[in-house]
Amino acid sequence: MKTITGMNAKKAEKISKALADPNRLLILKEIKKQKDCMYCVYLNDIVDLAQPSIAHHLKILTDTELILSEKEGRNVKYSLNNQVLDDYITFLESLKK
Amino acid sequence: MKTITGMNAKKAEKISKALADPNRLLILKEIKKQKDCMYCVYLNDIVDLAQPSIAHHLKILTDTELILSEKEGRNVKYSLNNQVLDDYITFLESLKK
DNA sequence: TTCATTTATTGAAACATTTCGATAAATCTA
DNA sequence: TAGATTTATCGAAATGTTTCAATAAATGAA
Repeated sequence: MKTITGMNAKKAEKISKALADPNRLLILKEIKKQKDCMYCVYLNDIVDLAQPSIAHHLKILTDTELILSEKEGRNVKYSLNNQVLDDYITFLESLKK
Repeated sequence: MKTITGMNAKKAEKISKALADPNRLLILKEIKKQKDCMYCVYLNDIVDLAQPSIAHHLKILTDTELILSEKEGRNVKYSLNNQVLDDYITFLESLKK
């Protein structure tokens, strides 16, 4: 049986890719800083990129489900998905002897 | 003060990049499978790539110090560096609330 | 409804990574 | 020493990623 939260090499590769960019790591750091959640519009002040680039990075993070998005009127609210990060960490632990 | 084993966003980015490739994840998996260490020449049977490509991937893994290399005559022996993986995991934990 | 705000999409340029053939370098074996 | 084996490097082609301007879509406010 396969759980929906499981990890495998293919998914670990995607998550690694999602984490392999300085702007995406910055976005994750800001979500933590904002305590649990963050509004997309706030990132324009934090990330030194044009708006479509920020949207691109947010899409990569949400596609891996590292972050979850919730629409609130015109705005979008983001929060970290601890489960995916935990599964990824478990995968990394499994590489150790 | 700064320890030699410490982690920061820049290094985490590099490690994420190193982990963001199916062949490099396969190499890490094989090192574990071989119990602690693995000889480079063995990878030719495991990884479906030309020899220079395998050398390229091993260089990326050793540059991040995710694996350590030791020369033994003509051969090179590789082993996982648990410390770097642990530091990376600590960094990931720090992204959580 | 009209205008401003916020987010998403498209297409193209710039940049980075992966891959391989050719070849070099190092070391072992006969 | 000469040949075989193992690993590393170089250069180029193919592929993938990042970035932005332009623009569309969705929603809120006047």
